[in-house]
Amino acid sequence: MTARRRLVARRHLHESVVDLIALMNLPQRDDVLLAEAGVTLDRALFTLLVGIERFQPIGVVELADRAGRDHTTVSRQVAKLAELGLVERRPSAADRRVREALITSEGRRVTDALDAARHRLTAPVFERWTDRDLFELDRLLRRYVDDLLTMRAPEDDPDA
Amino acid sequence: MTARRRLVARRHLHESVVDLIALMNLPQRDDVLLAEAGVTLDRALFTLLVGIERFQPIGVVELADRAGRDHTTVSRQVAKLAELGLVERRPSAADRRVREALITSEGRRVTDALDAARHRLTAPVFERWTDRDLFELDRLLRRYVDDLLTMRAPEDDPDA
DNA sequence: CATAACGTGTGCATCATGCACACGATTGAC
DNA sequence: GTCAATCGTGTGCATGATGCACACGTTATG
Repeated sequence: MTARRRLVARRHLHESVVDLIALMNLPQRDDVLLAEAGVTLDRALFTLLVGIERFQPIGVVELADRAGRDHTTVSRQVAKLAELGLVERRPSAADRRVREALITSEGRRVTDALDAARHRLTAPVFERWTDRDLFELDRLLRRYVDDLLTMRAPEDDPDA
Repeated sequence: MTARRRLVARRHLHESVVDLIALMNLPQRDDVLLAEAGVTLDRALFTLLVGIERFQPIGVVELADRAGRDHTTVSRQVAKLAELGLVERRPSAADRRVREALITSEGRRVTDALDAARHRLTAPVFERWTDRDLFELDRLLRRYVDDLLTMRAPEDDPDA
């Protein structure tokens, strides 16, 4: 009966997700990555920096929603990133309430260094993966995440 | 050239992972889950509760390593779980330094309720998935996580 | 217009976090 | 067998992050 197998697969899948979350949330993992990239940056800040790089230009409130933190907390952290010269603030042309955050060229250098470091660190993992398995994991995980996002906000999700 | 496609897939895969982490770390997601399960519990605590349920019996230091937090922090949080009657502490028979943490029947009821709630909430996502895609995602994500864990600690990983 | 809703940021109080440290138990070196 | 080093555990303490209440200017709504 495949319904039973599907239940087992879903439980098993969730276990893997929990393991993945735990693994990625380990502080020492970020430390290794930052060291490999030659970057000195607080962990909370570098998560935000990546978020800004991905969704720029972006306001504080939207960034806070994506990060799941209070907007006042994010406001202060973005201010720190601006002080460090990694992020630039500027008023939005469309909505003058908004002070958009954007990556500076210095900030871009940091995120590029992080990407390159991660690529080097994870290269050994994929050496033994076939093309097919890699492409399939890419496709299926993307679909999984998109489905979860869609379920969360079927109509008002800007990523949809 | 497939080497190029592999690079693209790896970048793309990492994006999906980042999205997944962000999604799972949203505080409101835990709130929804806790509400659906009818459970009142702090988020930090319920993460630990799941960890204890999975690896019990487990000491504070090992649990702290898995959670990536300081052992003193975990010690206090486990004490709270014990106060709530969700976790039991007992001296280890093998090593009298260790005070093992175990799930109580009450704690088990909570984790079961959380599992059931998550199952209900995510059921719509999988309705449109074929058996093959579901099983493949299960298999490949498990392998991905295992490979990352092995890379991290090739010889001394207890999960290996 | 007038009123509500929104984006942003500051003051403030609280709580989690991690370090220094201590204590009992275990291991290992000799 | 003895003693020092290591380990698991937990407490005191100080720092820092976090979120709430609030305020100000801007935009949307009627």
